[in-house]
Amino acid sequence: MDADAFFASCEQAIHPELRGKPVVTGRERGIVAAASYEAKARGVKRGMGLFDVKKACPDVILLPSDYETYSLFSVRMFEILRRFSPDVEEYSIDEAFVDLTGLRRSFHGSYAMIAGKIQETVENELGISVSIGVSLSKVLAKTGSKHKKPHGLTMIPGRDIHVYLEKLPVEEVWGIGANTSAFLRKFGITTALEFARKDEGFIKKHLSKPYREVRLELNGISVYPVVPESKSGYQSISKTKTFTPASTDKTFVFAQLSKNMENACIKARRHRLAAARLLIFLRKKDFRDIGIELRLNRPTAYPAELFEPLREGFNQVYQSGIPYRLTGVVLAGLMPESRVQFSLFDDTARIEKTARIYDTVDKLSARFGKHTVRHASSLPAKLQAQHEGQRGDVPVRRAGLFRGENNRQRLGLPMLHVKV
DNA sequence: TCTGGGGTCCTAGGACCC
DNA sequence: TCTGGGGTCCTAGGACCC
Repeated sequence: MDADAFFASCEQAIHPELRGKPVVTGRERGIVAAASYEAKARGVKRGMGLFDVKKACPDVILLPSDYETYSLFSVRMFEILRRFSPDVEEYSIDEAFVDLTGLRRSFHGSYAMIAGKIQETVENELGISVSIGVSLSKVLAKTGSKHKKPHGLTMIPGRDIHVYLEKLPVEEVWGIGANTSAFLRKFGITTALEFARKDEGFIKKHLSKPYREVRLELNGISVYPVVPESKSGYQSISKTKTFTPASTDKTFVFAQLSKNMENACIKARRHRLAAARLLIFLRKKDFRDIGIELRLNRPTAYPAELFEPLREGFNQVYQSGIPYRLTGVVLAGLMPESRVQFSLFDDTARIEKTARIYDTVDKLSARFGKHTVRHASSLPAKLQAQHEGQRGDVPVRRAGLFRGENNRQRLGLPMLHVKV
């Protein structure tokens, strides 16, 4: 099941006055995250710049994406699915796989009927429309769900598989992207059916495991199970930020990187995770990335412990005179914070102190808003120059001053810069 | 789609071990 | 000192997805 224009549909469900109108979300990023079908009808596409959107559709309603609300819709959508089957895989915020095998008996009807009922229930209870594909494997079900949108319900029984794959360009198959389809085209494979019918030997010789699996799935042989466990934890947490124009200013670029690292750490701490590896990368103007991976002595999610490696790694990667347009940080090798082992040589007293500081920082942020407290090295380059030039002018206030006050804007207070 | 941000998994090849 | 044969772990980089 795949929700139709999910973010835009949620907005229309909450704000009835938006129904029937061209609605676009993504205002905060300057590009279209989701477009309602009314907007799509006028040529608005995902990823489009807002300037072009207004040109194509002057009466468009532009909204910032409100992820918290969409997540609530998402949760309720999955809850509805679980009424039909316990085997529900939450694939993304607006998509799920449901294993219906064996349920015809209890629902007294065909799979098509069950799917129709699911669709009806979601649409009635949540006010958003969804499209559903039903078939023998996840890849085929996914193909079906995209076949007709919005409000589509596509059954692909085994005997009809070829009908759907015949006209389907190979690059539209789930798991086959631009690179692989370009390669396949060289061998005369342009449709999903041609790929599915190609002999196993060819795939084995030229491609990797995922493509052998996709081929089987296209032939109606299920190899990807529906995984009902809710996704727990992360393999990695990353933060990246593009800045335009690209910059050659080392202090500025490092400040960006530092900010990314801080933000990634906030997210890691929120999930009680610690990282054993830190990846740093810079993107040049030509979109090529260069980076470095660092192993940490001990898994951590405390910026204070990461600045040194961050600085070191940055210095190894950074080349002066080259304009960079993005910095990125990845926290990898994540493990539950509770499982972190100290080594014999760790200064445990100091680590506990650090932990207490960040505990406080996180509490302050929870109470007074994100980034109430942040590291001085993450300040924008301009502020930082000021900071270095006139140290005394940088407003540092003790946390106590904030007690009982939750509007630092009104107080005219700048951010509290705590240097750790 | 001249390109935003956040993820996952797979593979080749090097280092190292018995 | 050189050699055969078998295996594991790790990382860089690619490809793909929403």
